[in-house]
Amino acid sequence: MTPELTEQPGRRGRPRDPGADRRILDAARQLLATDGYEALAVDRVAEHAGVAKTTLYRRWPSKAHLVIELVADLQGQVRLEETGDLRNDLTALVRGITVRLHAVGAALVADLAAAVARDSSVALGIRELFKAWRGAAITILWAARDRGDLPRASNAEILVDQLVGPLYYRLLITGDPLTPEYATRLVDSVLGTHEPTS
Amino acid sequence: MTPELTEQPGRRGRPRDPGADRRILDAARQLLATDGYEALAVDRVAEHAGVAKTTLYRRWPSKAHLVIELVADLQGQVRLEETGDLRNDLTALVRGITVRLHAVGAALVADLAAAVARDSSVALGIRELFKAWRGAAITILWAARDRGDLPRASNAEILVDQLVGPLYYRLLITGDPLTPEYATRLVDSVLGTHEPTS
Amino acid sequence: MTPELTEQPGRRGRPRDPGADRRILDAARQLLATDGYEALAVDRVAEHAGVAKTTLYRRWPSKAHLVIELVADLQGQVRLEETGDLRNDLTALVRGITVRLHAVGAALVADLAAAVARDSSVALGIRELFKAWRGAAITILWAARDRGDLPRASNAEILVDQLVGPLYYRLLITGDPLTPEYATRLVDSVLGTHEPTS
Amino acid sequence: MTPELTEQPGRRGRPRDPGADRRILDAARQLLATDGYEALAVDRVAEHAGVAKTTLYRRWPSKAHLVIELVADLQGQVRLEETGDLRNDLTALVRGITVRLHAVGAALVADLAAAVARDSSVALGIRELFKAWRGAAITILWAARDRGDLPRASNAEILVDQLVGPLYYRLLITGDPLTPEYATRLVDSVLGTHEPTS
DNA sequence: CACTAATCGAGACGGTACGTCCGGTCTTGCC
DNA sequence: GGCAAGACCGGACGTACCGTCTCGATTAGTG
Repeated sequence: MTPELTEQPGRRGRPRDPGADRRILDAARQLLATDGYEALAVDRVAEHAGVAKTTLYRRWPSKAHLVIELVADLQGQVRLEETGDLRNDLTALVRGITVRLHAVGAALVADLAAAVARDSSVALGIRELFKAWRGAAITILWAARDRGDLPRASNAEILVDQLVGPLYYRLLITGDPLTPEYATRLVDSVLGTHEPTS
Repeated sequence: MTPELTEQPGRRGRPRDPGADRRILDAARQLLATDGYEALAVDRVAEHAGVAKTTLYRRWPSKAHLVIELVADLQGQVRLEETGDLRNDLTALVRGITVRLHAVGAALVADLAAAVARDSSVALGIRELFKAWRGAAITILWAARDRGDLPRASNAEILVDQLVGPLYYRLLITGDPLTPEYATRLVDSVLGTHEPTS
Repeated sequence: MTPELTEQPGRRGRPRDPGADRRILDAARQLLATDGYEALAVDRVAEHAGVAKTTLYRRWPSKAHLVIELVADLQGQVRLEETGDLRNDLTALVRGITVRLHAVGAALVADLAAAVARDSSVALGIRELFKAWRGAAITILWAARDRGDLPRASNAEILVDQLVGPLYYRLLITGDPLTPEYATRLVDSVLGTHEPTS
Repeated sequence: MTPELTEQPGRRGRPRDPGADRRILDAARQLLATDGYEALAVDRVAEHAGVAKTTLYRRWPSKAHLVIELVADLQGQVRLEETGDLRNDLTALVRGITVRLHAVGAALVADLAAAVARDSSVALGIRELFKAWRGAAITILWAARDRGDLPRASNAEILVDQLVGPLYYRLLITGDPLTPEYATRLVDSVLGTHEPTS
């Protein structure tokens, strides 16, 4: 996840300042929190980080790339505790996403999506992150299907889209609030509200 | 939906050039089609439309407002023929949205979402458009529920989100293609693949 | 000599701020005096002039163009009083150039020459200025030749080069000082020290 | 004239790569010839020479110093064959300078002059070179004066300036071409076109 | 043979200016 | 009043170049 190269042992030349990455990200994070994406000026990030602009651009080829990684960091690892109870696991997952999306905010997500759409090279980082999440969710669903908690025919990919997609839809398009209850209702709708027999 | 004022009859001074609105929108549309979203600079639109920038800004208070209307035009009216067959009607609806979203393109949608998130006044126009669609879909679902084609307990709002949300999710986030097949599978997933009723 | 267009009467659009030209040149002049050419930052000039950088670049396409005009202004018009006495007239002329060159300074002249050599479009302004001077000098010499104060065969162009060239040579290359005495000796050498025949 | 230290015998540590000097100068010369003065960035020179930038800077303290030496090399030694015929000797000398100046080019000369004006330490090298030439020319003139080919009162310094100065003036300021004919006419003007009595 | 000292390649770094781009406002004179 | 033309402000962007620095790897002479 480090910007560019994974710092092989047999590196030549002056090594990169290991603190610079962190200082830049910190500065960007802070400015992002206060000013938002639009107002996030690269010059200011560099200055704030005590770093030359060139140093920043050596690591991230554009403002968008930087922010992408920043958000990826913010989102953190996929922490996915499977309890074996499908409904609980899914609800936990979707609620987690809900909380994080809400924290990041509509403007930032939208701006990032725009950056991604404009420059496909930006997409790489962010897509990787999303894929990790999707993968986790799909794993949950497959396990459930194998246990018989889900119909044989169900398509895990689609189900995940229908769990996660609405969150982005609300956040970016309709503007409706993202609440934990909404997350619950999404899961309910996918699994069926009626108690799973019991 | 006309830009600003509805051209009251008792107006003083030179009347607005009635063709300007159209020419501007046409120019924007064309630039979008030929040169992509990047080319959609206000100066270029005005020049292309043979119109002064002031004329444009007199009608739309910002680039975002213009683009919103542009998209609204592109999307066109909600044409919703109910055949009474729930699956067919929903599939037609979702496919329609799929096609239109694909046509508009990810970059534009994302930038619009960003504009909406930043300026609530922009939101009004676009939300109105989306609400019309949602309303149509919800009407279909309610009718189906009344007919008994859908369980009593089902929540139409959520269902719609789960039909439409994934489209935006794919378009903006994952970058997966928006195909008619995908639309079909979404509907199938919501209604259950297995024959309904029977 | 005004930057671009000579402000025709039937101009459309907002007229250029007439004060801006002057304010920019003033700011540039002052910064040039204190910091030298190298340190003359366009941003600072604009800021100092209370003008957006775009306003500056609308008038002069590059820093070099601006400074060229600035120097041209500094040099001012060719004031050439002919007394009819060749030696006096030439001495006055060469001394005038000496003083001005000394005032402008080697660094600036050299930087300007470099700018001219790099971008031929820069050359236009400065060459015009120099041509005016050369023309004046040549006129003096022709008149003298017609009066018989100068041999029939003498080549005015070459003579001028030999009067002015050494000034630049000293200033830029050898670094020897430019004194009024030197100017006098140049003229003497060209006309012959020994009394002008009589 | 070798860059820095004269490679004392009792040196410790790894000796300098003897080829590096030459390779660097070659690379610079070539870049200058092929891509023009603009291409003469230190990074490019080093890369082109297959040399680290540090290696270059260990030899020359700045780009200007390097270029100075480059030019000195280009100019080569002052080869001054005195035939005893003043007009011939001077013409040969001035033509030689003309050719070399033309080869070096206005941009380079101007930038060098600028560097000299800014940093007096740069001046040392270049001035030395020029002094050698001046000295040679002055020697010619003195000899001629002693032979009686030149008036007793004539000032050799001034005469040299009037022979060489115009070349720089044309090259840097007026932009007029430097031709052999021009060189001849300069000498003619200084010595008098009409045969020197006799 | 170890030790020390200098050079070399590679490349990161600070600093700083440049010229460009775009959104949105303002100012003319003409209709 | 609308309109065309176009100047203006403000501000960010990404690029370029210079000269310095920090590594690890060589390559001598020295003890």
